[in-house]
Amino acid sequence: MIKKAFTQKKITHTKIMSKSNIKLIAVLERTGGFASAQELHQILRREGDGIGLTTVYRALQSLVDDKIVDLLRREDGEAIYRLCGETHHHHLVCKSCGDTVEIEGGAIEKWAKTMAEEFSFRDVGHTAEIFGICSKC
Amino acid sequence: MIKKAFTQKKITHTKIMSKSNIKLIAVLERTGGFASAQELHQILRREGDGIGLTTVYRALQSLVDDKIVDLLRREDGEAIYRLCGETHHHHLVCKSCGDTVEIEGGAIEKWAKTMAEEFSFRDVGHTAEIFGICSKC
DNA sequence: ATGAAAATGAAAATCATTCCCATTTTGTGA
DNA sequence: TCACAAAATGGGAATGATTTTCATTTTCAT
Repeated sequence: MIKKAFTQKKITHTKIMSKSNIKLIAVLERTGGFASAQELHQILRREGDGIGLTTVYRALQSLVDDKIVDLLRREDGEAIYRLCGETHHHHLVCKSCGDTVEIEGGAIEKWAKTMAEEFSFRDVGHTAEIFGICSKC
Repeated sequence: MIKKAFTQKKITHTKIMSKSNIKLIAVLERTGGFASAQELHQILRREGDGIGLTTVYRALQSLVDDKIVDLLRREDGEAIYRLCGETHHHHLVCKSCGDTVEIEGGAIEKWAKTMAEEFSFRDVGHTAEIFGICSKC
């Protein structure tokens, strides 16, 4: 059994973001695409920041909880993170270079809702990503 | 970096399935839903089969390569496996009891194809799963 | 039966992720 | 500004799934 995420208190509206959270957001903005915790940690280290791996994980966790970053999984199960816009969306990811494009998923929303109703599921969420090779590769 | 899957030779049409592969298929048939490699191993052990964990992983790997079982991921990243029918489909998974329903995803196929064309991606595949709480839970 | 190739499993190695805990930093009220 | 409590931090150990290694056993065609 893979261990559970740490218990993390809910963050209120007035919450001031910790330094590490801000750092992580900055790196994610700079890099653009998805990156794993390990990669983000290395980037920060390379830039001279002595931030600890634990802190990187904690910051990412809290940003995910606050819905400031997306969490999804590589095919091998490693968690990858990306800063996300305010709208619900999906991704088109290049299997070769890792480039990602945010795309509209209206059709998916409808599909998920319909299916959930048909089988009487509630509290429904969904994941939908497209993988392929981009034009540059 | 999570380690890569072992290199596994292509299986030919005339390939005879190994005993373990057959055992795994049998358990998956019996259990129905998704199960992790660890769980499948425990089930077999409980039934008196002395099969090794390594063999379970190898068998699942080859079944996935042969497209006999689906591989997807729990939210925590653990790999879960399920025998799959011959048609391409998606899943509606109960977050509480783990029950899954195979559903049609025609809309998704179309969506994926459209998006891929719009951004000039090729060799496209996609994942789409719906998670919720089923009526029993 | 016989050698080669495939299958097997125990144990060690990997690696992302989480936990533990001692220390530092920050924020607040006096 | 000062003192104290809460939050943040980070190093290192612990976890747990998955792979690799490698020696042994089984299978199979000849």
